[in-house]
Amino acid sequence: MASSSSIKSCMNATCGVSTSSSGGWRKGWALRSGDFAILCDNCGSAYEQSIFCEVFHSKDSGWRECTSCSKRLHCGCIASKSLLELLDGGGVNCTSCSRSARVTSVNGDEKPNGFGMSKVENVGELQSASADNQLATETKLMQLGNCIDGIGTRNLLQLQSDETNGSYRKMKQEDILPPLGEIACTSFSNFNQASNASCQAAKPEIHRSFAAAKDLYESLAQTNLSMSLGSSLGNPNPFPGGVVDERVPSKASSPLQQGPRSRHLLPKPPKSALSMDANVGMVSQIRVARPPAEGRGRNQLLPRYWPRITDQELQQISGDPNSTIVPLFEKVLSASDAGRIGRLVLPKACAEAYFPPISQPEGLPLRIQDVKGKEWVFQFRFWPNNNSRMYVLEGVTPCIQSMKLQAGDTVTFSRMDPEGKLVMGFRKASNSIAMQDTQPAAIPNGVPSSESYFSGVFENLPIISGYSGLLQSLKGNTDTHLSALSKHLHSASGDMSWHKSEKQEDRTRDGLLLPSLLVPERKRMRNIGSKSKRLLIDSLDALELKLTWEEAQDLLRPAPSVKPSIVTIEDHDFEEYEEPPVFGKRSIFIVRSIGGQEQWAQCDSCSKWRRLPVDVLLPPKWMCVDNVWDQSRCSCSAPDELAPRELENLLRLNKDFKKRRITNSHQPAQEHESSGLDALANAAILGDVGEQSTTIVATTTKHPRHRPGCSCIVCIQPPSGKGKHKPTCTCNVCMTVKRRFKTLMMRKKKRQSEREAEIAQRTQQMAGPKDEAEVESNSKLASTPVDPSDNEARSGNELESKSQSNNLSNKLADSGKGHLDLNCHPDREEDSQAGLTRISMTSLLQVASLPLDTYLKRNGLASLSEQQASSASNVPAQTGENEAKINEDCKPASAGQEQESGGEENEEPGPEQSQNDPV
DNA sequence: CTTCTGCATGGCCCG
DNA sequence: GGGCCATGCAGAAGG
Repeated sequence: MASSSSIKSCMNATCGVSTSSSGGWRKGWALRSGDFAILCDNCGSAYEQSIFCEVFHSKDSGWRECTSCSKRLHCGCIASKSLLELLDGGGVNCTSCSRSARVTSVNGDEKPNGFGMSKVENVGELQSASADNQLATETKLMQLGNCIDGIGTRNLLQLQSDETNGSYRKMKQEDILPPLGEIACTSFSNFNQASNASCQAAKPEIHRSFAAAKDLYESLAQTNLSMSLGSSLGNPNPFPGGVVDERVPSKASSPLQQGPRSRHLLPKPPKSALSMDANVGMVSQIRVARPPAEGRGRNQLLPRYWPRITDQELQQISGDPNSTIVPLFEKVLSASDAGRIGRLVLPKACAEAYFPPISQPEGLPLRIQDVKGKEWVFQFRFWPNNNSRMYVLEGVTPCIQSMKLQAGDTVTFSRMDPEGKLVMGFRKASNSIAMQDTQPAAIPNGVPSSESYFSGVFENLPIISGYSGLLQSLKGNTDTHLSALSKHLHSASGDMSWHKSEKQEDRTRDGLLLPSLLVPERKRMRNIGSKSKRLLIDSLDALELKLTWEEAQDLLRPAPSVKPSIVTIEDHDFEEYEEPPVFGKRSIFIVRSIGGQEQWAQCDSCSKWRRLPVDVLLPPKWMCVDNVWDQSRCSCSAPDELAPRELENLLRLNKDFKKRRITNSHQPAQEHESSGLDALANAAILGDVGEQSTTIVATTTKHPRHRPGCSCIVCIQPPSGKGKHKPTCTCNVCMTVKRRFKTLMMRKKKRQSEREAEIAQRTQQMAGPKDEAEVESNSKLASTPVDPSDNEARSGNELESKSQSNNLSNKLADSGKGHLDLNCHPDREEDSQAGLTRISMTSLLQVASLPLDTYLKRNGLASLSEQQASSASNVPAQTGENEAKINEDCKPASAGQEQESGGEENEEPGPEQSQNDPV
C-alpha cells in the first residue's frame, strides 16, 4: 500500500485514478482511532490516511473538534464505540445518538498538515464518490476514527488494530479471525507490532498486495456483498468498521447478488471477512467470508457460518467453468459432528435457509456431492428441541471419513448452479491434531481451530512472527500452508502437542511424544465430550504430558528445602511434606558388587553421563559445570567416564527395568489387594527371623524419600513387631505365617529359576569392563537416591538390596512397614494400588531374600538356597544373593501377587488375621 | 456389548 | 432472556 503523503490519485501505476474522481475510490473506513483508510475502487489499492491532528477536545454535545482545523467531526459517542455514518452531503451522523454534524469544510488545505491532503477533503471526496442516496443508509458501517481531519498517509501495517479500538471491540472472534490462510496475517500483525520499521520497508510490497487483491475485491464487489477488506496486509483486523460497500455498481452478475442487502450483517462484518493468503498475488486464494447469498432466513445467518471460501476453491468445487458455485454456508466440525455417531448438526438458520423444507422429523434424503464428485446421500432431518428444531445430517460418517475430517475441520456447503446441486467441500484445520479435542473450546465462536490455535501462537510468541515471512513466501493452497506450518510448529515444539490416549500402553515411553495419531479416532472421540472440552486442555490432557505416572514419579522429588514429617498410619509410614514435590532430574543408580553406590546423571548440555554421589539431589536441569563432586569432569569437554558398552548396558537395563515396572504396574488390581495384608504377615515372620539372624543395628525403617543415614524417627525406631514373638514361637499365627512364607518363597524360586538364565546373562553384560559391577540400573530421581519408596517401587534397586544385605535388621524393620508413595495419583486406582503393592511386597521380598536362607536352612530347605547361589555363581556369594533378590525384584509386583495368591489358597490364615495379629 | 436413536440438558451466544 | 447447539444419556435395536 502506498504511503504517499499526498494521495491525489491512486499510486498504482496501472491505475492512477484520482482520489477526487467520482466513483474511483471506495469509502474510507476507520482503521483505529485516528486512522482512516481508503481503497481505490479501480484497482483495489489501499491507502491509509491517518489523521493529522490527534488531539481533540470534547465539545459540549459530544461532537469533537479538531484543534487543528476546528472541524467538528466526531461525536463523543465514538468513545463508546458508536458508529458514524457518512452523510451524503458531507458530514457524519452518529448512529448511536443520532446527532449529526456537518463537516463545515472539506478543504484539505485548511490546515496544513504536512501531508498535503486533508482527510476531510478525502472524506468529502469519498462521499462524493459515493454520493448516491443510499449512502446515508448503507454506510452505517462506516466507522471512522477519531478525527477525519488532518491527513497523513501511513502504512497500513503500522496500524495494528489493537483491540482497544472501540469500533470493533464488539466483534467476536469468529468475525475476526480468518479461517484459513490468514495466519500470515495474524503473524503479520505481530510482526508489525514488533517492527514498524520493517513495515515501512514493506510498503511497496504491501501495495502490490493490494493491487493483487484487486481482482478479488472486484469479484467481491460484483457479488454486491457486504464485505470488508480485512487482512490483506497482514493485519487481521485492520479495519474496525470494515468497508461495506453496498453501493458498488450493479455490474455484478453473481447469483449472490440476488440476495438483498442485509443490513443486519453490516454492523458486524467479520474482521477478516476478507483476507488474503500469504502468498502475494494469489488473489484467488483470498478467503472471503461470504455472507449468505440467498435462501430463507439468510438474514439471520451468523457470520460464523459465512462460507469462507476462495475463488480457487470455488473453481475446484465446480470443476466446470460453466457452473456457478454459490457458497451457502460452512460449519466447523465439532467433536460430535466428526464423531462416529454420524450426525452433523446443522445450524438451524442454514438448514432452513438452504436445505429443503422439512415438516416431518424423519426429514428427507439429501444428495450432496463432494469435491471429488462423489455423491453422498445424507438424511436431512430435525429433532424437536425445546420449542425449536435441531437440524442434523445423518449418515455423514462415511463422508467425513472419506474426507479425513476431524473436529475442527470445516465443511462447506455450496450450491452448484444452474443444476442446484448441493456441493460439500471441506477445509482442513491443519493442526486438527492438536485441536481435535478442543476446537469448540478454543474457538467458542466457531472459528476453525487452526486459526485460533495459530493466532494464539503468533500472538503470544513474538518470535513466531518470523513465520509471517515463511507464510508470505509460501505458495499454493492454503491448506498446504497450514500443513507446512503445522509441521514446522510440530517439529519445532513437539512437546507442545498434547495428545491423549486412554491406555497407558499407548504411550511412548522412550520419549515425551505420544503417538496419539495412532490412537483410534474412536478412542479419541470418546475422550471428547465433556463439557469441559471447552477448555483448551482438559484434565486428561493435563495428565498426559507424555509421561506415565510412573515416569512422573521418577521426576518428582521433595522440595529441597523442606523436611518431611513422618506419620505412621496403620503401620504405614507417610512422609509428609508441606511443600509439593518438585521436578528433579532423572538419574541412574548403580551398586557395585564390590561395594559402593553410584549415581549417574546425564548432562543436559553434552549428554555425557557423569558419576555423582548417591545422595546428591539434582535440579531438573543439570550440566557438567554443576558437577562439583568431580572436578575432573565438571566440564562438558571432559570425556565420558563410562565406556560406550557400559553405558549401553546401563541404559538397557534401565529400560528393561522400566518396562518391567510398567508391566507390573498393570497387574490386575485384584491381585494387589491382599498384598498389603500379606506383607504384614510376611513381615511378622521376617521380623522374627531377622531378629535371630542378625544383630546388626542400624536404621530400621525406611520410608518414602528415605536416604542413607537418615535418622528420622522412622529410621531409628526398632523393627515393627520386634520382640513380640520369638523366633521359636509356635503359636498358630507364627506357624501359619511361616508356612505361608515357605510356600511363597518356593514359588518365588520356581519362577525365578525360569528367568534365571536371562537375568544372569543380563548381569554379566552389566559386569562388562567393570565386571565386578552388579548393577541394577534404575531410573531414579536423583533427589531421592535412596528413597525406599522409589527403590521399592522399582524393586530392582540394588542399592536398596545392598543396603538391606548390610543391614538386615533394617530390612526386618522395613518389612513391617508398608511404604506409601504419596505422590501416587490418587485417582488412578490401578496405579495407586500397583504402586502400593510394589512397595509393600517388594520391600518384603527384598527383605525376605536374605532371611530366606536362614529360614530355609533352619527348615531343611538348604537346597533352594544353594540353587539360588549357584544360579548367580558368576558373582560373589553375597552378590549372588542380591542378584537373586534383584531378579525377583525385576518383577516385584507380579511375584508378590503370585505369592500371595498362592499363599491365600490354603495356607494363608487370612489377611485379617495376619494383619491383626500382634506380630 | 455395541451401536443407534431420539431426545434432554445446559452452556454459551446473540439480540 | 431466549434460542441455538454441542453433547450427554437412556432406551431400543442389533450383533
